[in-house]
Amino acid sequence: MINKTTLKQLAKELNLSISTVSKALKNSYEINEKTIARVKALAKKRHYRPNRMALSLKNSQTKTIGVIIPNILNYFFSKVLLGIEDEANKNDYQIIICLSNNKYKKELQSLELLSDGSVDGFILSIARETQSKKHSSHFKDIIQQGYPIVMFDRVTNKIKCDKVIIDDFEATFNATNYLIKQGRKKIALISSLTDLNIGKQRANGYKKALENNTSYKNKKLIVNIHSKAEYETAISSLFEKNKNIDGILTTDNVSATTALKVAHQKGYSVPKDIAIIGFADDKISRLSYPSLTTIDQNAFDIGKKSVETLIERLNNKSAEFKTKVIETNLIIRETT
Amino acid sequence: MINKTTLKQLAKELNLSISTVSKALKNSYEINEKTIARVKALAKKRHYRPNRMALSLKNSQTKTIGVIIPNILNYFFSKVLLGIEDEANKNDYQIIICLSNNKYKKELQSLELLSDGSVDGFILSIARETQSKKHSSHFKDIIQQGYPIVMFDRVTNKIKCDKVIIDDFEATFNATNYLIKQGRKKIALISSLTDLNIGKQRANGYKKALENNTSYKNKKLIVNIHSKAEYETAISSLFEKNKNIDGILTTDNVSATTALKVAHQKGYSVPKDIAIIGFADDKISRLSYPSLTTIDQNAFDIGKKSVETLIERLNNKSAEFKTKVIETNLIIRETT
DNA sequence: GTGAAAGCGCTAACAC
DNA sequence: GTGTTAGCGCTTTCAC
Repeated sequence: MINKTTLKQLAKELNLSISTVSKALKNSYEINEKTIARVKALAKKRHYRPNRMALSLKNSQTKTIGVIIPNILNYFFSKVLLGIEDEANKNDYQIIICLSNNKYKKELQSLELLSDGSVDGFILSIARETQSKKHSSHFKDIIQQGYPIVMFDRVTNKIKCDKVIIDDFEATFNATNYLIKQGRKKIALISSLTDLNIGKQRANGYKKALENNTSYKNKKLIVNIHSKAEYETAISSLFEKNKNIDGILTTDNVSATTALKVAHQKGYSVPKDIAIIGFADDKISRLSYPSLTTIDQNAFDIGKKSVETLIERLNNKSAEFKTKVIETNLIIRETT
Repeated sequence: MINKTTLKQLAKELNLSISTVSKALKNSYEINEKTIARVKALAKKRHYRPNRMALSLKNSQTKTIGVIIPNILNYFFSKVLLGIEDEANKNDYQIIICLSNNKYKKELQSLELLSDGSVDGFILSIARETQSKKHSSHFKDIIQQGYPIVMFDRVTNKIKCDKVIIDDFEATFNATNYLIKQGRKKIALISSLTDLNIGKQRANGYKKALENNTSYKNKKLIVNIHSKAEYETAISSLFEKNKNIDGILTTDNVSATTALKVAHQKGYSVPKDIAIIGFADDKISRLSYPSLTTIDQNAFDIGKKSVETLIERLNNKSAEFKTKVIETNLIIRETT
């Protein structure tokens, strides 16, 4: 920062004291109009900007939010980030990003890295490994140190903090009912998120919808996928073992797109022979052939609401913790 | 930051001076071993972390990089970000993200927002609007204020700074030659990036490859797409006007995937009747049916190299500006 | 109407 | 071996 202009420099050049310059820049009534004008002119010329670090130190607030994202290559999280950035900007907050890459250790490091006064609080979605191994004390530590956390999407009821989620149960419940109403007889669920709470909720929505309906009650068919390598083989085998399958609901879009691919390969006509519903609104849904019907999580709103919630918390540390639920909706495209 | 522990608190509680505590935490040879142990024990108990803002102020460096990304929903940029985050982390740097959303105004605001001592330097890719309207003085201003900039992918020769790019010309040149070698006779280019320098370079690579070859010299066929709405109609019309088309090269993967979709709709068999090559390695390429052959930009390496370059610059402000070229490679999948 | 001084949390040169 | 002090850039209270 070689050429950074400071109040001191301006003061010296104008033959004024630092405090006068500071006040002038704030249009203080104490300062002579002419002086104000002089100061402002030079400040502009020198591109003066109050140093943020100094302000943070002085005010004990950074106006910065720490964001920890499990996977930036996931469209959902990118879209949440878009919402976070937009809303943070509107409120004069900056965002510092850390990526946990779904690892507990990286999540922990990120939390520690930023809890050195870098940020005023956190917005995060829990790493897959953290959730499957049921870690949570690191969150508690951070909260105890005075950093509020807002969790979104992947949350845990072990931690008392603000949360922003969708109703995963309702989302798949409604989607399953949609397939039932279409007259689909054999509806399968492909889940790649079994280790996550949201994955369990999504499975529950599917189950409940079938259970509510006598003719489907005993026709539950769930395929769990645990690794990237499994997608294609697991889905192929689903098709082979269930020739009469005519409806597929998935908990993510890679599963849905892969199901679509397998359906093509096996000569099914979509949506005539089989309907497919994905989860999350991303580019793939629109570009696949045929385009994919999906459950939209309104990711942008999740991000936006998370920032709102964190800022509210920052302004009122003692309010009760809230869990806000963002609506989902089914976007009908060509696979149903 | 209610409970943040400071040196002052520790000093008071231990009946020591602030500087003794500070030195003890740094294992200073001046300090008695026992004291060091006492200090460290309490520091640990109280989760003491030196305040980053205070350090920044003291050292005149933030150990933070400002990153300005045109579009976070673009897989390429997300992947670059992954590389940036990883390399920054390794070097104990944090990253603050701003999104320009391809708007000049937002890019300008982001630059101004962060040039208040929030960051030590910038890594950015130029917003589409900035490039099409040929703005560049805002970059100059920032550099003059002492903030080094590393530009990646979308760069401009109007600004003297470090750059990290791929050889766009060579990438399409090679890809086109690959199609020629396959015996494809009528090869079209679909470009959605005509307003960007990289788009022009990519078109040049295609043109040059055809020109080098007498039987292709006069068979250049370029479709320019200027808006999202155009993709499907423009590509449909390309197919209709050129029934003998048997090879398609694109400058992005939305074009390629759309071309694939149109080919399906029109009853072409891919890759038998027509070959398609996309640009950028993303999820769509692997998930489309058939999976898409693409030019991989090695986005992760671009991000990594950008951070390396910026850190070198920060350590040696007077070195000559460099432009580093990251290799591309053609990933052969099922559409060729 | 302007300026001096204290303090945010930290480090480091310099006492003692 | 430990403590005092100055200063990073800023705001704000309190003099003058």
